[in-house]
Amino acid sequence: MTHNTAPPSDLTFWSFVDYAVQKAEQELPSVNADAMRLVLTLNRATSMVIYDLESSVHRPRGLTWPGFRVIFALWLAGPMEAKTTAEISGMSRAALSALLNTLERDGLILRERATHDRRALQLSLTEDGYRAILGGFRAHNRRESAWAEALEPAERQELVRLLNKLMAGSTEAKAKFRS
Amino acid sequence: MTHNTAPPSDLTFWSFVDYAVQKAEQELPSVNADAMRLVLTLNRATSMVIYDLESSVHRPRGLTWPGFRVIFALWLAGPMEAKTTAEISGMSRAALSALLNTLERDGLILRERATHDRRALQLSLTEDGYRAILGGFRAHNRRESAWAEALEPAERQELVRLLNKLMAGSTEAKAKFRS
DNA sequence: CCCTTATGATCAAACATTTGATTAGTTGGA
DNA sequence: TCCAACTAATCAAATGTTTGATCATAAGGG
Repeated sequence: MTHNTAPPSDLTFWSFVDYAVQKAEQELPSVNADAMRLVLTLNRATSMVIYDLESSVHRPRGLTWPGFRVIFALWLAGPMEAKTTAEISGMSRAALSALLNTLERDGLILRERATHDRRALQLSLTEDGYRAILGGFRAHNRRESAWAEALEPAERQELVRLLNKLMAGSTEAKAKFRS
Repeated sequence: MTHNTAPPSDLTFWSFVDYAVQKAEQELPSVNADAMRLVLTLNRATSMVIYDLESSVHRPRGLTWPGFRVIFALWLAGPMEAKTTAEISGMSRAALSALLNTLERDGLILRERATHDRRALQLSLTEDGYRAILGGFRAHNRRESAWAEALEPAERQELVRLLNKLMAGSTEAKAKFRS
């Protein structure tokens, strides 16, 4: 059985994508290797960048990555309804609800009932939250810059263009979105 | 205070990146806007793709995304030590250890002591695990293909090249890696 | 006006991840 | 040989995510 073949002894994080694509083509000749390579690579690159940002910038300052995203959104977009925060920071309403417990307990955000709709929550940063995002974002952006320097300016622009085109295709692809 | 400015009323998942980059430049003129846009876009694109794959393919079949990654690695690379599985599937050993409890309980993988080093674990797929990955991966790859179709073949190749170049820069950038 | 339906938020249970500590086994040097 | 240093794995506590259910409020049609 091919699935019991021993792995190459030198299999590493770096060599796995090439190995996996080649092996999958052997096991399943009908596989779309380009799509497979694209998604594998996309996932790896992002997870490296985010892990680095979270572990080297945000956790040492007392924020998780999701916590940072929420504070960041509130910093830039100002006080807003929780529903909007969830949407623009890319998380479900339930996940945000749980996350807000921590951020509120740590005194970074304020959770208030909206006046025009008593079901809705109005979120805003506290002064501590504002201080946290100011310092945190500067460090965050320095780390982002270090990553971005791997690419030429034109390459950065092209990468963003391709990612946006990929996202735009999600409608066509009938992708499932968070609710 | 600028951080209390009201957000535009039409702020959505799609318009947030442009808005955020522009706003951050107002608040902090020293910001590296290109790097910021790159990381924001990378994170969003990946999270959309992964969320779609997990929620439309893997969870309905009883696997989480991390669970799929481990089974997938074991399928392609064959039986191997847990340390290698953690490395190539991009998770810490502690995270893998916890994840294996679920996969073992569900009868998808086997956890055995290695003979040459009694500290080490030897991981392998059960027949159920093999069946799960065969069916799951076909559906997974179909969904990947739908996403990939948003790009021209040359664009897919270029996107992969740019992501690899970005990852390769991590050494230069002194990024922090999982252990 | 009332009732059905829709919407915003939260809850509950299961799961995965992080960091830091601990346990078990291996290795190399005094 | 023995012990210190290292390594593989697990544990523990805190955190965040998912799906599906529940609660409260709002909105619309008869």
